[in-house]
Amino acid sequence: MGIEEYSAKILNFLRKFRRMPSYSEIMKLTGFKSKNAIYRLVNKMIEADLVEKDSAGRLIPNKLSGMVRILGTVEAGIPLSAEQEKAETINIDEYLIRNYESSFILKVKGDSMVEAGILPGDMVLVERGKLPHNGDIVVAEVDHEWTMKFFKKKDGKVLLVPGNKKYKPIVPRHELNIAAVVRAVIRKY
Amino acid sequence: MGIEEYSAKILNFLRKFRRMPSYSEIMKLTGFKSKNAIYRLVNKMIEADLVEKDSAGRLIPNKLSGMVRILGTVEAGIPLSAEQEKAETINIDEYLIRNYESSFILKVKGDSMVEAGILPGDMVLVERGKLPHNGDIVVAEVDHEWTMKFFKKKDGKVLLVPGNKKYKPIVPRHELNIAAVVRAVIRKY
DNA sequence: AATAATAGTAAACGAACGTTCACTTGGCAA
DNA sequence: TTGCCAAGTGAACGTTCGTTTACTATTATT
Repeated sequence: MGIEEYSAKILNFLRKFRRMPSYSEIMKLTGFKSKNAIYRLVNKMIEADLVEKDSAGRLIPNKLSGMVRILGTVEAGIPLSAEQEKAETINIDEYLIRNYESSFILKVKGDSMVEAGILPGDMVLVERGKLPHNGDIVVAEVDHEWTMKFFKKKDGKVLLVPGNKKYKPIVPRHELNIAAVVRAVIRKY
Repeated sequence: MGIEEYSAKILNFLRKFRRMPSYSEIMKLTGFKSKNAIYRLVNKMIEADLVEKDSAGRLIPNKLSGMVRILGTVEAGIPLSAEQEKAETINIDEYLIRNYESSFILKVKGDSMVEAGILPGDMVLVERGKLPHNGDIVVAEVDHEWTMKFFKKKDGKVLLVPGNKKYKPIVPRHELNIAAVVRAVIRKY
């Protein structure tokens, strides 16, 4: 087994148990029978930049684990690998989510928001318990039906405007339950 | 200081150092002067579901740290909180990214892909070193200029088609450098 | 075949871990 | 004021940690 496979097992452990394994646990993961073997294996992994050790000497995941590099804009293009290393990094979850307790993901089925760049099949990240501002995209229950629309206020009246000229704005008749505000759109190809 | 503030400090430590702090380190974070105080504090946090301990008795982040719940579709609506607890969860990074080493984020400036649901200001997650398939969205350098377009092959010739009728398809004259394939679109409101 | 270098096992080390016990302090109720 | 409970300190405990040392087995080189 190669060093990459071992580090993959370690990172699998991290994902599964939400912490890095101890040397004894890496023994079980890899099949080695001595801690010394792990000690040297880990040193090789550090040299290969597969994992890291912090100032206290504890094993931690690589800086790139869970972080993606930001390279600028499309128009500026993609620089050479040398400059990529210095690039700023972000964690997508942290970038998108303020409060995990109140955040949820919904899948989009209809085409009522295509003109706002939300296509059928997209995932929307919504947040509950927030008051919608004018122009926000909201997930709402209107007269026993769920939709995603622009939230508009005009003359004190609430209007739900679709992002598609095919459909007409909705004026809630009986009930209006703004369940969540759309915070982000995620589309995977 | 309340228990939530303490747990916030602990999760800040986790984000910063990529591991959970030891009890001694929590002492420094919180200002307590004895490990016993931490021991009881941690037990309270576990009762309050702010952190967890695994089977080996080690402190690990809560299950929801880094995970978002999936609630179904927009049309099906948002269920009551009781059902939310049982919801499936995903980690957005893991969902979107296959290989961190070859993945990058670019910001979109132009409007050449609006009809494909990619608006100016959106972030695109791109992957380097992959061969584009017909219909993929790619970031390419054509005749010394960078653009994002649909990658189309017709009769053995490569065509770069914009997702906006305002613009015309590009037939590369001298150079064509497909730098990356767009894997995902991320839009934050 | 002899040698050196590499990679593994096994055992022992001090240090740090989380836990427990005994004691002290501070605030509230009787 | 007295007594009680909750909350914090401090020290000691056994366990596990990562590291080191010593030795053995395997592989490659001369």
